Amino acid sequence: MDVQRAAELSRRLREHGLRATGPRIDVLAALEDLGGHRTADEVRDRLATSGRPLPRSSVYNVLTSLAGAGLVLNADAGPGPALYEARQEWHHHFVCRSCHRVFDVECLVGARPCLTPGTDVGVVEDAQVIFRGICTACAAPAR
Amino acid sequence: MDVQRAAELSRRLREHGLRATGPRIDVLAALEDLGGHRTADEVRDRLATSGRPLPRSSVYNVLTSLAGAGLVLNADAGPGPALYEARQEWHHHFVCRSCHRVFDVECLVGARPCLTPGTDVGVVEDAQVIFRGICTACAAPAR
DNA sequence: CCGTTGTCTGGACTGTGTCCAAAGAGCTAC
DNA sequence: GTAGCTCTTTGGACACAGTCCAGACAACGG
Repeated sequence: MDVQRAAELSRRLREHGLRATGPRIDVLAALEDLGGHRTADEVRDRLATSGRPLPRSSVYNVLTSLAGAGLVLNADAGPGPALYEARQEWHHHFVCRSCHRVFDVECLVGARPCLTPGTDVGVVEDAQVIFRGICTACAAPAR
Repeated sequence: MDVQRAAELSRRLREHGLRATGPRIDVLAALEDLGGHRTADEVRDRLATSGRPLPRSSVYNVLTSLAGAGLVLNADAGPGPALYEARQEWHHHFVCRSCHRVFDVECLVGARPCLTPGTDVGVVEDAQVIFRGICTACAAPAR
């Protein structure tokens, strides 16, 4: 990773109130490079492959703090391992029942919370939507 | 459990295309009696306490087949153990960030899918909404 | 450059959920 | 009623995600 990018990532970490540590910079860079929705272990493998290995618990630690600070999103996609993504804009997910892949779906409102419940339950901070069905790729061969 | 209730539950199982077996009747009854959102192990404990113990893998098996048949809902509530509920009407959930309790939120539309994505991703069968925030009980002492 | 404080590390551990093959039970047809 | 096919259950072993902890370490402010 070049110096410039490391500095840029450091800046973003500090802007979100986090110390700019090596592991955090590496994890954030790895998640951006991978793109899409990734498990902690996919991030770990990526780091190992690219010559900056981290212990598993460090990857978990770092992802948790990044998610807490809002630098990374924890994608709600139902059961299974937690998925993280580097994307910043609020959006939703479509999960294919057949191949289990996760696709991004734009949020129609764009601001949180984008929906409000009919029932009065308390202070709603956000509303995450999970769409389920069959993705285009899986539906095609079925005809 | 009285004979009448067992017969009623058997009928519902068969209506949904499932064989009416002992474990299925017991699990369904337990989940209805408990009410709310329950983990597999809570159901298991309930069964053990009420004198009809089932092995853990049977509880998992049964809950999976009941959910597949639509007799039971697998409540999407984010990370953590899967939560099942006996409720039939389509609805959403509010999860408190503080106490992690799960509350039901009525679906404003009532029919599935109650929302459709802006992006074309495939065939959408349903849209599950998870509201997050602070519940009334947790918000009160915070002032 | 020092001290404070937050972070990282690595290993052990917990708990949820899956898999398998043998035994058992429900359902249909007779 | 019962024979037989098929689906279901069982129990144990296993896989995996995620947590916890205490000591070592590193970032940042002064």
